[in-house]
Amino acid sequence: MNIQTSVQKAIETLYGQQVNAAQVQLQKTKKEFKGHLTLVTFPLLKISKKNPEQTAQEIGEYLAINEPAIAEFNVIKGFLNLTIAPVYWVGMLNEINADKNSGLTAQTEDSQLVMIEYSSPNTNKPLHLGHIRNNLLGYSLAEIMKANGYKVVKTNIVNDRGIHICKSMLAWQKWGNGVTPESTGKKGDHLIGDFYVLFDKEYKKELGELHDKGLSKEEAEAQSSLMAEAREMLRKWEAGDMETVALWEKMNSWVYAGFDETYKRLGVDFDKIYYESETYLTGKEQVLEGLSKGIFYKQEDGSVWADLTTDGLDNKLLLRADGTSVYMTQDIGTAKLRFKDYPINKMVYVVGNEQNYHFQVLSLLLDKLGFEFGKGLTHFSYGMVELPEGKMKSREGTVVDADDLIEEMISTAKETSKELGKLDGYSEEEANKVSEIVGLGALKYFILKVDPRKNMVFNPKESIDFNGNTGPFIQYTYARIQSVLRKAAEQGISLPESLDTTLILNEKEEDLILNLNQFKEVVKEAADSYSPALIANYVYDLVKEYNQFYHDYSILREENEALKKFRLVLSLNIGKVIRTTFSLLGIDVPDRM
RNA sequence: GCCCUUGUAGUUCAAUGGAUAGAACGACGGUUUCCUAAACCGUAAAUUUGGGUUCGAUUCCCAGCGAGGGUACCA
Repeated sequence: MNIQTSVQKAIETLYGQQVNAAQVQLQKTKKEFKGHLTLVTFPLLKISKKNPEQTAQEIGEYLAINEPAIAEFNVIKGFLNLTIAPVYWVGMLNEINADKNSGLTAQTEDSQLVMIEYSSPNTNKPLHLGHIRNNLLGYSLAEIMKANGYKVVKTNIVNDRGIHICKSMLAWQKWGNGVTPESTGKKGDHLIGDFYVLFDKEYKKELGELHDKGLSKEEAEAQSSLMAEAREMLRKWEAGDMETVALWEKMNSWVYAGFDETYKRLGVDFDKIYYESETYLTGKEQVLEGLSKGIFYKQEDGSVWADLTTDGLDNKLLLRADGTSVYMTQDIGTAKLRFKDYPINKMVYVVGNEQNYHFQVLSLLLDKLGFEFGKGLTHFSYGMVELPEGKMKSREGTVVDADDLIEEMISTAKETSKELGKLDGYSEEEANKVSEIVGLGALKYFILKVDPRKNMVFNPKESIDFNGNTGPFIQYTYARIQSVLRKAAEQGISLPESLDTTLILNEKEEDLILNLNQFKEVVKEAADSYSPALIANYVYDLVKEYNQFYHDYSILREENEALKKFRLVLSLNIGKVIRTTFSLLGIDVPDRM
């Protein structure tokens, strides 16, 4: 049964005109009014040529007579409140219950292929809170696209080359005394990060000394021997110097081992990883080809540029005077390789909004170079994670480290669970498992419930709540539903495939079914608008309402057997939606907590 | 300078142009012989300012103020 369609048909019949779905604004009726669904008639006045009240009255009368699903209606101002007939409710639930795909769309042979790039770390420092947002959004988006029938390739472009990694390498060579992750017991990415910081410290010191000798900032930077050494190292690397490349490989391998651990902990993964060291040369070729075709131009110093002024943008550097490549060059090369590797229909880049301009330019450049997909690429641009005092700054040591944060969330979850006595009778292993699910659930939900486009604030001191609109609140509800279902099974209650439709439900039950019924639509909208937050907020509303229902009415102690079974099936399906939505968010749910 | 994003209770977040702007945390008060109290109920508390479009604006447009980001050899 689709009320939307029948209302649309009613309007077309009444006024003899086609109307589109957007004009038929059906929304949930507000609590203070009688009814389930409300039609806003204002957009229809042009068609009806009557005032709002008359229009609402006419449509209401028509529906009451011709649409059996509509039991009654009332009109308040321009709003037509429709009440759905009692016999339709259980039928709706039966339909939902029978859906083997949980409301999701399966992939087919001719599904579109979407490639989603996310994470994209530099190899000179460990992941931080900003990366966590990126990873969670990227992974969740991939799951959401899959749930809408797309084929998805999750990809990661690792920025493994460049001056930044040379800085770490140089610092390690100079002051590292040959330490390794094994010898220090440190994760590889953290170890390398430490050397990056060390380089920066020593470089600052050198600049300070030069400054004291009376040099200006620019002169000092130009004369810095440390920076010169780092540049020399990069040059050697690009020239393929054996020793440099070997060191680079060794240090990067430490970093990857560290990243892998963090990714695993976060529960994110990739189908294909690209390395900039393998794509930048292709980028260079593309740029040089563009140059020969006259798409780009060369300056006197030998640097290569794109003139984008006719597109309303500036000139953009593509190759430095010394012939080395920049970020943009690499992205062009990576794009080329990807489309060679996969028949991609849609390319999505999950990258922070600080790079909006970069992707605007990339899109134009790819288009100019003749890549069909240039114009169609999507930059899924998300906001920064800020601290109460502002942006995270590595120099000021205010960066929230990903590994630390994850560890802290899990241990806090464990403490809280213990205090509440939730872990009584659990083995150490089980307790750890639940703590991990809950701790990570709190972290992930906290980040994903926010509109991705917006900057968000994270307060490390207050940490993350476990009550209210949080992951654990929803996980708790899920666990309680499982408990009720277990108890029902113990009592030997079997749940029917299809429920008796003559049951009369209460208001809360009807509302819950209405909410469940929206699930498919929400999943679709989440994909269309690239917003995991939509799903998170939807499931929170559902859970909040279920908790109220759970509090007001009993399930297992209900004496009417048919009603008891209905409530069990209702709970079962709410549990299913929680599990499904959470899996789209990359969050686990526990059977007990 | 120019360009982009953004501004909602004390705080963190909601609200396809629709009815009296929803939640949560925090504050204050209440609920447990009953299926998991990480729950439920109640009270106080908000749209940055000024115009405009509209039957109707937190939402769209213009201007001001505040915040963040980008802006040719960092990624």
